[in-house]
Amino acid sequence: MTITTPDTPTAKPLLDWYDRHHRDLPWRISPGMAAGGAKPDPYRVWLSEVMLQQTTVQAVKPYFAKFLQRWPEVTDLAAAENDAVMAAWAGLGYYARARNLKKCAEAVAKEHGGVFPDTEEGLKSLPGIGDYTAAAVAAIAFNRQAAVMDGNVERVISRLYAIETPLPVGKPLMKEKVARLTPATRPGDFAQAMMDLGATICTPKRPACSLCPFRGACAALKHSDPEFFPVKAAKKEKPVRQGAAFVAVTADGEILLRRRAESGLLGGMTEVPTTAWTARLDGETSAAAAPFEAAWQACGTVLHVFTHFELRLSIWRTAIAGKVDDRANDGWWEPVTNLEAQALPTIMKKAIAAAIPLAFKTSKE
DNA sequence: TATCCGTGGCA
DNA sequence: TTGCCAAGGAT
Repeated sequence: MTITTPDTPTAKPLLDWYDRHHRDLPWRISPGMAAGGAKPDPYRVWLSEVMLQQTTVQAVKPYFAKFLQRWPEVTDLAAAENDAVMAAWAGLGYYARARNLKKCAEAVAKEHGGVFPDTEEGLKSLPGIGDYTAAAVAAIAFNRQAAVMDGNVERVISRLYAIETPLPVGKPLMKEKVARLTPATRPGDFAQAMMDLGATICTPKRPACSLCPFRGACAALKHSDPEFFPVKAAKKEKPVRQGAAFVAVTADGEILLRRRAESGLLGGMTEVPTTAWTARLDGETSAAAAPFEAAWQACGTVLHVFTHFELRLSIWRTAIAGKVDDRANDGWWEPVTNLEAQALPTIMKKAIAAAIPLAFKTSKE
């Protein structure tokens, strides 16, 4: 029996598919609009791409709308207060993105006259813009023939060419394939089409190969099992860390907050006083680590999974008459009614909610 | 190159 | 329930 060579993949069937099946997204100019002369706003493209780094479309939508309403142009974002940007980003995760977003806006405003560079190289020199984002903005906003490679494209390409080299070693080869496939016309639509395809058809599990515009050209579909690709290096298992967090509330309804170190985990974000998060921690050590002496009362444990460890945070609360000075630790007392405006990451909202069930309107129970 | 960096949805 | 993993970047 002869093995048939797959048809050589080309961009055409994918672009045709995109014209019929593209998703309507707030930051996107539809192919029809583009054909009518509409051009995507580089600021919106950049903002969406940074938010979409390792983050789902559904999670990004409300944040994108909020940022655009509050800071309609890159110069507005450049002029914003850091704290306001961090608070607006709270909950979206990967907070270095927010710090770099602000730095990037400032660089564009001050060093580029408020206009984004229109080349991959120029874009990549900006904070928070790496290989992927530079190529994506260059292709989508500036019609550059840039090879865009994200997790979706890795999956599509690895299947299309049945690349067995595990990631990340196989990434350069995949990038080469994408570059060869990227057309000179409509490179931005091609990039978005590849990502849409990966998100809706060429999915990690149970891909809908019968609906795929590449079904006649896909080596994995023809000779193997598409789900086998992409091959990835084995990953480490997550260690467990433990810690204690302390929620102190005054009779006036104010809570003690602190600011975390500018870099590292949850860098620059707001927290309630907490111990270090380490492999082991016993209860007596926890109580002794409280920010001040008081009748601390245990109120449960909060679980939270970070990228590289799982945290079990025991929560302690106390109700005290008045404020205790915490300025040595850069602490301050904030009205509980004003917590929504703070740059509180999700783990801290969970901790506070465990001690003060009504602190957040969105809190469970 | 390997590690660090959040969060939520889904099978 | 557990693991996977989503439009990655910085160091």
